[in-house]
Amino acid sequence: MELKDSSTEDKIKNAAKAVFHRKGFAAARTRDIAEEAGINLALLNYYFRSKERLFVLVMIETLSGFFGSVSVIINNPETTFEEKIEQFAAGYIDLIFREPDIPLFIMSEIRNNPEQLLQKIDIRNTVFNSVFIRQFAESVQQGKIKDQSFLHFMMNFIGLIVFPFIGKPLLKAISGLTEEEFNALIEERKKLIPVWIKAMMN
Amino acid sequence: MELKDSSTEDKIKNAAKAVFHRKGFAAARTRDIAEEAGINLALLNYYFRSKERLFVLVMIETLSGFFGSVSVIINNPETTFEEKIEQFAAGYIDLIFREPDIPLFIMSEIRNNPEQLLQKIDIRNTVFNSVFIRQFAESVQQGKIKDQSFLHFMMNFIGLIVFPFIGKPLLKAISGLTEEEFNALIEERKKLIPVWIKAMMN
DNA sequence: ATTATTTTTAATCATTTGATTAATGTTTAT
DNA sequence: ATAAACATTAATCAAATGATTAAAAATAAT
Repeated sequence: MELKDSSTEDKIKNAAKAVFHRKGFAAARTRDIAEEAGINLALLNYYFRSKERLFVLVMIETLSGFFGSVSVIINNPETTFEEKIEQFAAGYIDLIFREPDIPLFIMSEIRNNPEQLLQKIDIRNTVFNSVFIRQFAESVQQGKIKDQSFLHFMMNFIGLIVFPFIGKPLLKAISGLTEEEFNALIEERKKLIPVWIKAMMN
Repeated sequence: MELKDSSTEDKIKNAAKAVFHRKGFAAARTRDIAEEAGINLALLNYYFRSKERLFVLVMIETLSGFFGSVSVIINNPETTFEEKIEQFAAGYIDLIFREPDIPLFIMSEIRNNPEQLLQKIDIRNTVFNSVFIRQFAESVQQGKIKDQSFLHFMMNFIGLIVFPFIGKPLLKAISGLTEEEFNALIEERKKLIPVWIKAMMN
């Protein structure tokens, strides 16, 4: 998963990340986490008080790690709108390849507890104060792309990136592809999605 | 949710559907279901033996209801490829509007138990023996759309339809829209998705 | 070296939760 | 009307699970 299994505390946190991501809060048992971490169950409560507090911690790190890496890309003042689209697609697909359980994990857990989890991260401002959204507006104004809802655009863009990971088990069953073949297909999308998105916008 | 709360058995099954769809298998307690159904807890086991058997039953009905309605649209011999795209998008968005928890429910539970659940429904044949895929191939051959992977096409199409529902809590938080405003946005997509999809294919 | 502090462990607790049981009530068949 | 079958309920069970405790081990401070 990540790294740094030096301290017991880190061992537990990393194990918790893995187990929570894979099974979700409700299905994850503290004994699963302890076993994955290779530590005594009591240490989980010793270091983190409760399953719930450990979960919140994991969730905060997961969310900020996941959305934090967006921030860098969409606020780069050096790149054009088109370049950001390309970097965003490729960067995000790589990121999710490394931790493929995260999208479904985030969506599932937010469903179960929208308010509490969402206030932990100001994703709204990240998006709406970004260079990216300003460049989108400029491109519309300059007639480079046709006038359209930024939200539709974002839904489409993120949906194209994320959906194959969320629907992977189902899509593999439909297609009959192996893990490697399916991953290769997703890999292709790093280049294809920007092309499709541009086609949709004109 | 559905209807027919005549018999106790149906009351329990419908309550189970609602609770499982909303919370998933692991987080759903049999007592939640009993309460939602307004019946004594023991009746759940009396009629359905166990939580797990009740869940499998709910899952089978959910999957066949969800994918069954696809079958009708994509195998209609009367409609063209383009018409199927329009009907599929509009029909599916309407369907999910009625039961918005289903996509995330299906994806989550399949992740937890891919083999066992997927063999219960031969989605693969539904798609690959459909009139729809034949018409796709024809359109490619006739040069109406450019040569491309059917699987990418399906991922894109389904992703555009389904993702706004899966990501709804997050997307609402990002956009700051109310429930009604967000639903109105999705409603627009019934017309927009076919346009986008066609743009992507050329 | 000795003491104090921190970490780890095995055992145990209390609650939750899926499931069963035995008694009671209700419907159906004769 | 009576018996048989079915449905419902309250009480209870057993296993799972999050959490705690008290003792032991390891580490740090003096």
